[in-house]
Order: sequence, then C-alpha cells, then structure tokens
Amino acid sequence: MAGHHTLSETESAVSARLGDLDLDFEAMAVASNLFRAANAVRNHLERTVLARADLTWTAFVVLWVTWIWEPIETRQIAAEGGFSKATLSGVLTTLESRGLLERTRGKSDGRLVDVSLTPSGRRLMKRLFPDFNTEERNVTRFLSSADKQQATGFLRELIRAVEKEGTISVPPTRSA
Amino acid sequence: MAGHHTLSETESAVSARLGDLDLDFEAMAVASNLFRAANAVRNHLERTVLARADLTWTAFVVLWVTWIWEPIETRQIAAEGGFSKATLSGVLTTLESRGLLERTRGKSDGRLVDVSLTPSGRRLMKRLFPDFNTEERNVTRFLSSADKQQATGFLRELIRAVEKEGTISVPPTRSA
DNA sequence: AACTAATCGTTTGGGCCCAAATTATCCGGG
DNA sequence: CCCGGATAATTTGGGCCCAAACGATTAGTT
Repeated sequence: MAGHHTLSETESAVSARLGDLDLDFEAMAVASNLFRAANAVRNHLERTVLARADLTWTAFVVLWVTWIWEPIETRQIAAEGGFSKATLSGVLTTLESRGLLERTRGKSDGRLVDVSLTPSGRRLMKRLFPDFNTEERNVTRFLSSADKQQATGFLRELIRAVEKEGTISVPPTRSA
Repeated sequence: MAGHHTLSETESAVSARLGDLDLDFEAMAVASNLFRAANAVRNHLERTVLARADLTWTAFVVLWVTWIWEPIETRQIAAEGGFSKATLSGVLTTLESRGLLERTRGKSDGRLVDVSLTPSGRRLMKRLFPDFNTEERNVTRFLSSADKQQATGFLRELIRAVEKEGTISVPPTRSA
C-alpha cells in the first residue's frame, strides 16, 4: 500500500474520462477509502499479530466469534463473520485438524452443526486477543475517543444501508 | 451478513472471557465495524453491478486503476489497489485473455511492464463506472455530505496510522 | 407411511490471495 | 567484457473465497 493520489487528482482524472455527468465524488471517496483502510489494517494485522500465531485473517475471525459465543451454529459464524458457508466449511476443517475447535452434530436437529473451541483453542485466544487489541488501538491512535465513536457510527450506517437494501435501482444495463 | 450483536453485548462477552484488563473497546468497535462494512459493501457491489459485467472485485479495481492512470506500471497498480504483485499477475492474465487490457514491456527498462486498456476495456469502464458510482451513492445514502467528508477523513487517518508504522510494539509473545 | 418442499452443511470448480522461489533485466565495478 | 548485486515480474504451492450442485435431515401434506 503506497501509491496515493490526492482526492482532487483522482476527481479530475475521472472527469476527464466521463465528463463528470452526474457523479457523487463524496460517495466515491468514502467507498475507496473504506476499502483501502480495511485492506491496509487487515494486511497489517495479518503480518504482525496473526503471523505470530500462524493464523489467517478468516481463521482468526472464526476463532474469535466462536470464542465469544460458543457453542455456536455454523450458519451463525458465517453470518457474524461476513463470509459464505462454503468458505466456513473449509476453514473449520483446517482449524479442526489443528485441534483448535470441534464440530458436533446438533442433537435436536440433525442438520445443524455446533462449534466449540477446544481447551487449546481457548488458551490461544486468551493469549492472542490482548495483542490483537493492542494493534487495534495502534491503528486507531490518530482518532480521539469521540472520533472513534463517530467513525463507528458512520460505519454502521454503511452496513445498515446495504442490509436494508433500499436500492436506488440501477437500470440493468446489459453485460459485456 | 446478518447476525449482529450490540456493542455492549459483545463488550460484556469479551469481559467475561478476559476480565477487561486493559482493552480498548472503542478501537475494537472501529476495527470490527470497519471490516463488517467493507465486506458488506464489497459483497453487495459484487453481486449487483459487477455480476452484470462478470467481474470480480479485484478485476474491477485493476481495470479502474488502469483506466484512470494508463499507461501504468504493474507495481503501481498493485500499490494503488492494495494487493500483492503475485495476485496482480494472475488477474492481469485473466483480463488480458478477455481482451480488456494489454501488457507491453517497458521500452527504456526491460524489466518493467506497462498496462493499458484495450478499446473494449475502455468501453466497458465507461459504461460500468456510472452504475458503480450509483451504488456507491446508494450505500452512503444515510450519510450527509458533511458526514461523508468526515468519514473519509477518519478512514484516511486509519490508513496513515498503518503506513506510518509507529507501532506501539506488541511484546513478541511466542507462537502456538 | 409416502411424497414433497424447505433447510441444513458440505463438496466442486474456478478465481483470488500471499510469501517465497524463480527468471529476466539492469547497472556498477573490475 | 564479465561478474555480481539489486530490482522487475512471474511462477509455485497452499489457503481462502464464492455460487451452484449435492446429499442428508426435517416438516408439512395427504
């Protein structure tokens, strides 16, 4: 992550291509910085805290969610973590083979699968999470307490907008 | 993306596991909502605008960056897009095979590769980007203009914190 | 009981993702 | 000119990622 252009540089480059007919540059700035920030923070955490425990990002999220809410059903892990059940299946297999968690078929409903950490998994999280939080503090160190609360609020509004799905409805232009 | 717990629910669950020794819950809230939001928005855009053009997220980012700054060197695309050159190599091959862009060896320096869109690639972006921006506006519709500017500012502070790398230095606890 | 539809988790196939190893090119001595 | 170190992009190998297909279980209907 390095090559940054200023906002107005990008704006004028876009305008040169499209004649800024009806674009919302503020929305564009929010979106592009959202992905840049998430990517940068994620890569940073993967290369520092998580690398020390030999965990990928998604594996950590799965362990984290399970740690907090165990026992928890797989579909809830996927919903909480924001990835598909297909992805989760593979990651669960990986983590189970390392002895960090266990799958057990649901007793009342044979279709469901409950996930719990093993003692080893719980030890890992108890050791890892404080370090993780220290890095979270580190990457937010330029934001005041009020800023952090406000930033959290903005992010939650984005999430709400996607989930409420009140789409402005893009006319279905036909594909390539 | 569905299962949300409130902030305080999560806080007390974490405290129950760790005894909230020295945790920064505000930093935790920023980080977790950052990933949730980025993930939600990305998945949404992939399933709406990008699916209509049969493009993955990363493929779109590559096309976008190239569209704006062409001709551009591969290492700059990777830096701008926030992924590794290894990832880029594969995506470039995919997009080149679809006739959307071209690689040309640098004339002055034979190690470098310049990337440009083909006319077909430029037509695609010119058609696609307005739709993309409409969705960007859609997902930010609960934020006022001032909010969007402020949110952009906060996100850029996160990026700066990662890049400046003034790490608080987590004591290197040993691995699993 | 038997059929049907709904709802789980998993598997499959193709693409993205990164670190590390590899190949190719450049540049500066000697 | 040739050698070696530095710097490009690419390839390799293993893991994540999703939609769609699949197999298993449950629930509703008759």
